[in-house]
Amino acid sequence: MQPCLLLLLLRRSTHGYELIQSLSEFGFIEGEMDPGSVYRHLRRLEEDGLVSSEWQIQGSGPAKRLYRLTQEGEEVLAAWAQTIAGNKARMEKFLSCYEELKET
Amino acid sequence: MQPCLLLLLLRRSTHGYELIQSLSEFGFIEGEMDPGSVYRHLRRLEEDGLVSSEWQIQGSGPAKRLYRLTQEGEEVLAAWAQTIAGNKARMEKFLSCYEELKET
DNA sequence: GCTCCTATTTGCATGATGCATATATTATTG
DNA sequence: CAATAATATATGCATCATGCAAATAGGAGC
Repeated sequence: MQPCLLLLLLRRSTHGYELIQSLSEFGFIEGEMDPGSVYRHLRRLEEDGLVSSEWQIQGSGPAKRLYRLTQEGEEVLAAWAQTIAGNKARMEKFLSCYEELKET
Repeated sequence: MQPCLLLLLLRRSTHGYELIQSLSEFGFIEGEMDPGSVYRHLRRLEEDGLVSSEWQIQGSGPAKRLYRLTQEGEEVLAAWAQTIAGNKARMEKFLSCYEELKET
């Protein structure tokens, strides 16, 4: 979930509500996202210095908290990409092992 | 973790201690496994009827609890394979999206 | 006897996630 | 204009997987 938010913010800076919709559209995660979880993650990411935020008063609707990715956030996202590539490889191993056993 | 245990038990029936070692060898999961977690999962799988167990007194060393996969366990493992294939696809999507953004 | 390996179990803490709910502002619809 | 829906953020509580630590117990080798 954290890497998904960082990736979407690498794409472009935006606010939490739009991130919730983007997460569903992009299909990185199955199903619809829980708003509470997303906002909590964003606050946590800001605590850790991976994103920064500022209030955006202008525009329609309620005030939005606009998030953007920091330099540190980009580095952490790169590390996440490595981790995810590893997980993907492990899943492939799992699936090939399962298929092999199923044949016999 | 649960699907990994079911897969290893599809391969052959065995006991918890050997499963811990197999999990590290097979590389389904990074690093070494925590015994407490493995045994707790096995008890949980038995509660859910996905595996069955019996004490194996014979042989050297302390008594072993021999686990084997049930019919229901095989079905649940098949469902896990579907889920994992879906997760793998989502990770591929994530990585390709990340690489694309990194180029520009 | 002492230590190590095998084998299982339990307690406690943390971190991600899900569901529900509270809140305030704007847009829409009857 | 009043009621409702959509936008936008936040908090509380529960559950589940995981990790660290420690306890127990039998057998093997020095």
